[in-house]
Amino acid sequence: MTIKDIAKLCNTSVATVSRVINDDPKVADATRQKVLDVIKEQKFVPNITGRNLRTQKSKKILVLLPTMDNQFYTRILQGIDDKAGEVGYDVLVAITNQDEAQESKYLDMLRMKTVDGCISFFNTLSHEKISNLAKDYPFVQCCEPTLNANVSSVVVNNRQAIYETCVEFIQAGHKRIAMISGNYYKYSEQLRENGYKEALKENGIEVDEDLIIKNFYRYKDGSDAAKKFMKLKNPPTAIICVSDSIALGAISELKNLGKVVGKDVKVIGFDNTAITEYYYPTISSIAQPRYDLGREAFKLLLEKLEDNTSSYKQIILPHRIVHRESTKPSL
Amino acid sequence: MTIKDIAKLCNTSVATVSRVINDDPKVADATRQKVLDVIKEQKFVPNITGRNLRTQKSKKILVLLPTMDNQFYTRILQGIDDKAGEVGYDVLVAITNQDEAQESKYLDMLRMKTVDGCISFFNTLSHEKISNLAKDYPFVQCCEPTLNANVSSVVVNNRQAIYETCVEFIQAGHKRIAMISGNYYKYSEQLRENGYKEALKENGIEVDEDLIIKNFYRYKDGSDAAKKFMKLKNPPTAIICVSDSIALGAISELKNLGKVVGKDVKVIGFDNTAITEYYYPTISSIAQPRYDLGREAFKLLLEKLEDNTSSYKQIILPHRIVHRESTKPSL
DNA sequence: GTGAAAGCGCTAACAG
DNA sequence: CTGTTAGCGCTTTCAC
Repeated sequence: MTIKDIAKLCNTSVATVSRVINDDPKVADATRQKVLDVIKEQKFVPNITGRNLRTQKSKKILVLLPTMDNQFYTRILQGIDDKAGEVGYDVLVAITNQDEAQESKYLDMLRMKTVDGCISFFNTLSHEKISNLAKDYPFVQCCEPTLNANVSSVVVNNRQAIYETCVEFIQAGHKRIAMISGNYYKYSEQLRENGYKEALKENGIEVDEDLIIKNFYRYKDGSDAAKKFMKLKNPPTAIICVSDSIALGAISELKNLGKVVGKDVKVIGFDNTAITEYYYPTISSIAQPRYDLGREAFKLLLEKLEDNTSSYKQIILPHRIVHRESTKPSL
Repeated sequence: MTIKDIAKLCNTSVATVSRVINDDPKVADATRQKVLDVIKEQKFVPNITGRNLRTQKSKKILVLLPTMDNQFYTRILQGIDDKAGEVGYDVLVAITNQDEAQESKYLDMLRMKTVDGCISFFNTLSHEKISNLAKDYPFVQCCEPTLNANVSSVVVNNRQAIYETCVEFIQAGHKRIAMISGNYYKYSEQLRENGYKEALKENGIEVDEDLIIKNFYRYKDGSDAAKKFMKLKNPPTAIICVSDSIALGAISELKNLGKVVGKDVKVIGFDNTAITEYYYPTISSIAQPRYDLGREAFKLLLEKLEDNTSSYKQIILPHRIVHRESTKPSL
């Protein structure tokens, strides 16, 4: 069943049927209705491959992830997928392992026209290269934009999120507040560290470099850091972590050391992944609106897909501090 | 850059270029080499849309999941995606929410030729319908095959896995062994329950229906069940769970009740998801080879994709019992 | 071994 | 408002 068959059944031409399918207003109401009736009756669905060949589009987008080993991404992907599905786009996912060669290989898919656009969660490329890429192809960055690049992006206010969290601790009387940051997602980490330091400074607390540890995002990194903190003469009473996995490791180690987490030491993570509700104690965390991050990222991409000369923009979505047992009772 | 341009540069015809691209042996070695050289030099990649239109294939497959709310699937999807990518297939994922209407809608994509085949992780349809579907279209079931349906599938030996686990407990001296099963994945649950009951019977232990609870796969279901078990006059000393989330809930509740999990009560989960290593105590679990399940599922589908009249088959992949703190010291 | 040409299903320019 | 037609890039007869 093709457009031609429908045309025949309607005593009209393929052009008219095509117009109806594509909502072209230049079709008489009677004709349109007739065509629509036949389409419905025949359960006709236009062949996408034919259309794509003709329009020179793939109707596919690429999502570039640095790793799949992060619970954080699944929900974002759903947001992208749902929104993309609504307007007929397929979503391809690729993992770069933060390797520039792999990243470039996948980005070639844009040049090859294998995909029409790309949403990227991590780039090793320079801001000039990213800017150039975004000038030539629909491209959006999510969560980890490249500094100074001219490109659309969607993020949460990382600095503000940690700033607020830190101020909450300070107002609850904490003087020794530690931070476990990372050496991986440079952009967000930097901002989160800034938020931490600014909150301390603005409240007359000196930044103690012994209370800042940077490593990776593994469970073990969290427990190692907690161990080091607790060996200090003047250990922290609150620990802010840039991920839930780190918080988990830290809490686990604190428990081993006989501390009652939530009472003796407060701990908060980041991303509000499922694990936060399952652990004992349940883990406080800073939530990013993951599904919406995905949807908004695709919406930004769609603007570019429809007209790549449209101006780029950055969207900031609201975060939310979720308090669970690891910061209770009180802060 | 198209096949035509390449032909021109080679002083040959599009037909010959196409033959080279498709490894047609009927091309003179010299010609072939010339064409290959030019293709490499030009970094030419054939347009997939053109090919798909001509061959009437979409080169896409559909993966049908009952829910995305299960850590278990991500790794399987990677296995599918990797293998599919190797042979030029794109993977689309859809969620059915175990709703027959939604399932049917997505399966229509086969009839519409939107996708060339489907790997399904859950079906509500009757075995006749599934058999018919598989007769007409490349179709493979993974993890939860429909009983009595004529269709290719890949699974682990669910009965055997629980049987072995249960026998281990019995040999370690346990007499009161409980099982928390489910009301969702009927196929695997039934087999797992069978394995449990057979192990008991074969070892002269009477099956006590009070020690079998069926509900869903949530954390809370596990804790509720554990609470009930512990109220029994003669509570269990070992609990087998059909998922890690259930095991997590059960363990959490046991801890609340003052039990030392691993010592007072042994608990084992199923699927060996990441959470098992993060919790305290770490959770023993029965591992399925998730990545391989995905790869094998795609391989089965590929056989059907290449020739749908090829006979269907079932592949059984090995499971593995992973002991962690929740079943230690000893069993 | 090779080339010319048809045609997959669709959109869009053009003519009317 | 509607129809005719070219052509997107590719594979595959068919003829040589």
